[in-house]
Amino acid sequence: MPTHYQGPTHEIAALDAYIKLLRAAESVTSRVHETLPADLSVTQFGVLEVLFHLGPLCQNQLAAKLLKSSANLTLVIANLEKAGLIKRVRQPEDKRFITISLSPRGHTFIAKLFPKVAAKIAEEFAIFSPTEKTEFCRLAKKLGLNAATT
Amino acid sequence: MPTHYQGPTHEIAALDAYIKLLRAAESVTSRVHETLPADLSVTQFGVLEVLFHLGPLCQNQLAAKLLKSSANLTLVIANLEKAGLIKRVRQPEDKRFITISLSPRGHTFIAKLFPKVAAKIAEEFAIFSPTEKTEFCRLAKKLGLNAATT
DNA sequence: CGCTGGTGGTTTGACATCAAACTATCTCTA
DNA sequence: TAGAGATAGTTTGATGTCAAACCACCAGCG
Repeated sequence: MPTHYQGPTHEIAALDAYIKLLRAAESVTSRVHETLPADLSVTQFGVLEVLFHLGPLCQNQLAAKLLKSSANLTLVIANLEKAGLIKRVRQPEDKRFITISLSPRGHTFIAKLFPKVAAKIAEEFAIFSPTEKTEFCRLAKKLGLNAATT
Repeated sequence: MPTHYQGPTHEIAALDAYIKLLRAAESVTSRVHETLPADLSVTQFGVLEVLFHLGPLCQNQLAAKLLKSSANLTLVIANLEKAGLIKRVRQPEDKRFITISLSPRGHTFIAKLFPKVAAKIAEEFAIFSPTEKTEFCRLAKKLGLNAATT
């Protein structure tokens, strides 16, 4: 959407930057998505990835890591459980908690898949020189943090 | 998701950059969303904004502008029509086309709302110096274009 | 012991989203 | 002019997404 807005130039610049930000995120994600098996959504991949690298977690913690609502995770996790990739274990010490962990099948699945996805992401960012990559990280982080501080 | 991946350093750098990209997009969007009326979704806003700045369009063109599927637009547009913000007119010359335009109410609505949203976005990007803003645009554009060229 | 408030998870209802199948319409060509 | 192929939009079925209402459980206090 090239902005056709007639307003303060600093606003136009910001709108332009925002659109480019969204486009970048969306285009990289859609291309990464192509490397996933057809029946695995990006969110499902995210869940498996977090469990793979951080180990078993309860649903709340997962939701925090993935920036998703807890309600949402209930569904995503249910689907992953149906697919036999994860296990849910109610904690006896505090029965409110449910610990989510990878099933053996889920573990080998994500262990094989993750390197492919990582390579794809690296490929996407290969258009950046090392300096550009660093600078991009710095700027994106600044934008992201802006939220956390308010 | 701070990556806990043990792999090639260039992959780790790329994963890191990707996560920061997603976080940035998501955090800015969620904050922009707060400035919208509670019953207006970001996508609905997008439709109104495009119609406001580009004039009446058919559904296909809208979908292309918004990078959404045509099927999706059918629903979003139906909801906006229910809310009385837009009109749908089947074109007599070619009855396959439906032209979407703002209703008078929709026009005054988005005319009032848009400046607020633009100001909010400008506020989000105000943490960047002009130089940083330019550089960020350049880098984000590079990432986004990467997709178009393949 | 029993209530009360806090916390983890689920359910519900509404919207978004896409792929794929389908309908309606148009256009081109034999 | 009739049929084939292309195009615009809708429908269907699945997943994701959230807020809000809800249930289950825990901890603390009278």
